[in-house]
Amino acid sequence: MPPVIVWFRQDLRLADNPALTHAVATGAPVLALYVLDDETPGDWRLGGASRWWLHESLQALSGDLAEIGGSLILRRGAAASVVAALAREIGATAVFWNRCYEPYAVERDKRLKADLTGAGLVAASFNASLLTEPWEVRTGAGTPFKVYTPFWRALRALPDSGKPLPAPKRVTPFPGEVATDRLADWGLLPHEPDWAGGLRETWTPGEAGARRRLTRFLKHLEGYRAARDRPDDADGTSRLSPHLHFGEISPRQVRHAVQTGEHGGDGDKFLSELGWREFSYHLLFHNPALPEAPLDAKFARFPWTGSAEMFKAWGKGRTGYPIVDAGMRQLWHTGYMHNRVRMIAASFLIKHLGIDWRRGEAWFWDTLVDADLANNAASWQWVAGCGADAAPFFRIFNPVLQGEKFDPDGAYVRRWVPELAGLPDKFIHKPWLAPPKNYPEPIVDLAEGRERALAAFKGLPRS
DNA sequence: TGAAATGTTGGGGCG
DNA sequence: ACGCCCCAACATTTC
Repeated sequence: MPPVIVWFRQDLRLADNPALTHAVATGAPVLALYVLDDETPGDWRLGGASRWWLHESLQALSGDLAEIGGSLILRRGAAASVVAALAREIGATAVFWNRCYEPYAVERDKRLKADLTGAGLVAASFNASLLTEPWEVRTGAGTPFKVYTPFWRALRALPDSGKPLPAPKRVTPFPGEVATDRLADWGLLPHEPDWAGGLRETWTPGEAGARRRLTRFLKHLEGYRAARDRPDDADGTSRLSPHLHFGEISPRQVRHAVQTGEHGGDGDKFLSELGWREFSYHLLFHNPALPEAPLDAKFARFPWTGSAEMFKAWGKGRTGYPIVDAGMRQLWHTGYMHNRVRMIAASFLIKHLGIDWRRGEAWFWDTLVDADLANNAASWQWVAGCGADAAPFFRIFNPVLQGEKFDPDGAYVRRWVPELAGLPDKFIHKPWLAPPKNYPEPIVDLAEGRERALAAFKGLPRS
């Protein structure tokens, strides 16, 4: 019997994987494939932290597949031609995959599907990454949503897809020999220097790690509404974002676990955060330029004023504002930043420093293990005030007040900015009042930065 | 999923 | 007893 191919992409799991389940159900030998693609035009080439995660996750997936009789073939190149070439090479009759929603991926996959079908193969794609396809939710007028709340209400009104799929117990192995790259040769791991130590301490990529993270978080769901804003509380948020991005767990599995368990009353609040993820994908799908251009056109000529030195200080966590610097250093060390602090650090970059949100977007893309085109672009536009249903531009976070409000004991700051660890609580978010050694003076005056930002905003065209 | 400026209210000190 | 002022606390408006 001729084989079928499962092309893995952002769905690095066995459970609730419709493409894999479908392939197994054909009864044919299954060959699993992953393609490292740094060539497709329009692609946002994977960032450094994402590459580390990908390496670990592929290793986990490869092991998990081996346990049920499968094997993972690794190839490198322009993905569509690599997939088509492998299909010819092994005489496959079908290729199955789960959908991606990045604009370049949509184009590429559409063309590949046509090519494969034209060559007489079956090509079928599935939804594994979203609760609902971006084109399935529409306003009453038939247009895509621009506002989050009605979007989420509409999505929740749709029928639930029900129980997630179980992992296949067994796949029919492909009998022949197929050439595969060695994962180690892909150079995904950093070397000289090896900066991934903090990532290894913090994360367990792979499907099993994702499931453990979810199980642990569900125990803390009660009280989520308040705890989620506390960066000093390591269990306050789920930290599922990188697992969700790489598809080591699906949003349907998460929703199902939250809805069927005996958890506290904050489950809906948590699910609404999955809703923001869905909304970001919806926005990206209907606005392919989201990562590059402000949705609100009047921001296209925003007068950015920040200097290269300021951007550098921000990236290194040396702005002189403790909550910002703590966040940027947590990011550098662990590939992650608490959501509340992401908003503060992003607002500071855009408003107080006057630096284009796309610089911040690119920095996060390279350093976050959960770097995700839709979430990253939509969130930066949200903070910058130029996105859909965005925070108004004049909503400017004051890093001192935010620090005092959400890290009142300074525990988060002390953890990530050790040179401030000895300061008394009353100075922890205003260290310039008791200048410690080796910590920079503020690189911008908060009132001045704010005034300049508001003046620049006022100077924009009417709308 | 703000902050700062401005406005209002009410209690207490005091002439 | 009364009006006046001060100011903290809270509410509203504006950016």
